[in-house]
Parts: sequence; C-alpha cells; structure tokens
Amino acid sequence: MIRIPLPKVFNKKLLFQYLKRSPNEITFHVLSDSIVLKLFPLADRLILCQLDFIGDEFILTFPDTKPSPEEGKAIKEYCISWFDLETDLDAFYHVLEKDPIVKPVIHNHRGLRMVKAPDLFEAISWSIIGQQINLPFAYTCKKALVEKVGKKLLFEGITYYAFPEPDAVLTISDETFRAMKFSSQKVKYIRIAANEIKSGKLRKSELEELSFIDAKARLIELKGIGNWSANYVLMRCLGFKEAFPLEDVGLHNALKFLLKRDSKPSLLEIKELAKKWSGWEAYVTFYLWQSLLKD
DNA sequence: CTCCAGGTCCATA
DNA sequence: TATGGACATGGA
Repeated sequence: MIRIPLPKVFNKKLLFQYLKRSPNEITFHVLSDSIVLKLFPLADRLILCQLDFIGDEFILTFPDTKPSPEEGKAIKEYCISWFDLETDLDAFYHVLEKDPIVKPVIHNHRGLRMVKAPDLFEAISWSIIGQQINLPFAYTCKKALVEKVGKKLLFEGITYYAFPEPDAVLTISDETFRAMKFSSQKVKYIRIAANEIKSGKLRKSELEELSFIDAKARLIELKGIGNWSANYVLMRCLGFKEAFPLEDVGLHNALKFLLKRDSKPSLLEIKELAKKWSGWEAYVTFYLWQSLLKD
C-alpha cells in the first residue's frame, strides 16, 4: 500500500467528472466517485493498481501483483504527475483574477487540477488521433488501437488495458489501421513518432530539460505534429504551464460561449485575450475544456 | 445533403 | 506570409 497526500487545493468531484467524460476511455477504469483502476506496464511486468481517494490523501493498493519498491516508486511518481499534484494553484488563481472574461470559469472550477498523460508516446499518439475529428470518434479510435496491441491483464473477469509501446504499434498493418478507422495520414504520423521514441531519438526526459521554446520546436520537427499537437503534448505530458494550443476548437467554443458571441473568436482575438493568462495558458485551456462538460 | 469535429501538410501566389 | 484543398469518418 502506498499513501500519497493530496494538496490543500484539490477538487475530487471535478477530477472524477473529467475522468468519466468518455464511456470509451480504456486506459483506466473509474469504479466509483472516488476509485480508479489502472494497469501499469512496467519494465517486464504488468501491475494493476487501485487508487482510492479518501479525505486528504489517496491510497494505492495492488489487487493482483505487489510491486517491488522501485516499481511502487515509479507508479507513485506517475500518479503525482497524472493528477498534477505539485502545482501551486493559488498562484494561478492570483494571475487570473485580472481577467473578467475567464474568471467565472476559474472560480467555478476551483481545485481542479490538470489531468495529464505522463507517457510521451501515449500523449503524442492521442494528439494525432484527436486531430480534426470529434472527441467521441477519437476515443473510439484509441480504444480500437489499445484493444488491438495494448498490454492487457485479466483480473476477476475484467480485462484491463495499458496503452501500447511504440514497438507494438509498429506491428500494425495498413489494413488493420484502416479497419480501426485511422486515416493514412495519421498512420504515417503515428509511425514516425513511434520510430523516434523506439530509437531513443525522442525522450521525455530530454524534452523536460529543454526550454519551452526549444521543446516545442523539437516536437514540431515531427511530421504530423503542428502547433496544436506540440502545445497539447507540452501541456498534458511535459507540464509546461505556458503551453497553449491556440487552434483548439474546444477552446474556441468555450470562448465563444463566454464572450456571448454567435461565432467563434479569431485566432488573433484569442491571442489578445490570452495575454492576461501569461504563464498559465495551459491551465486556462484545461479549465475551459472542463467548462464544456455537461453534468 | 451539408457542416463541423480537441489539425496538419502541401501546393500555389 | 497567407489561403485553399485533401485527408477519413461520424454525428447533428
């Protein structure tokens, strides 16, 4: 059992609202309003982990295989990153006090922490899958991919899946990808990313060492990764708070609503609005996404 | 049927 | 530097 303290500013209800946003999410299972199950593919074995959010901490237990101390440490670190537990949200709220447009959303979602995708290949793949299609369809595509080549564990009648390694994705044929509704462009892009990561040319640890500008430039070198995808990965995987997926249609729709417009604001206009969010663009974007969810 | 989805690349001017 | 079309499919 591993115990992880939760920060003072933390909203469990909003976290679970986000976690439950798609019935087709397959890389973790929401069991109740305070329990999540996730399968971790560690060096040479799979470990199923149950996360119980209780009071001011959450507790990791392992219903199937017990992790070694090193494995436990890796899982703990993953979870701290997954729920972004180390960010000082008060600093964020202080900066956003100055923006009357977005402030109501920030206020309504107090304690919401960004849900991240700590695995680099998963984050990049998801950004590619999500390009230019609606979110439900994107989840359907991801589910097909993970069920096809993801690692899995059967426990008490339920199959748990982990997002596949680059190697596994590279075994998928064109025909199989087509059957999973991936466009040929996306197949090409995902294979490029898989090869970069597999070969060691692209590493999360190296990207984390770079400045925001350099990390973004490195990601955009990959075919299929444009400004939106690069910023998406910078915010959801690498934790850059200034990352800003300007072209994001969810962001546009949320702003359209907040501004009470009948059409979406222009990119130029959004850039102007975002000047008030300096340093916290990623968090504002995440809160605006959340504001689009229905209860 | 048409338009839009958590975009990106490439050709053209 | 800016704009238009292709890409694939699903849902409103």
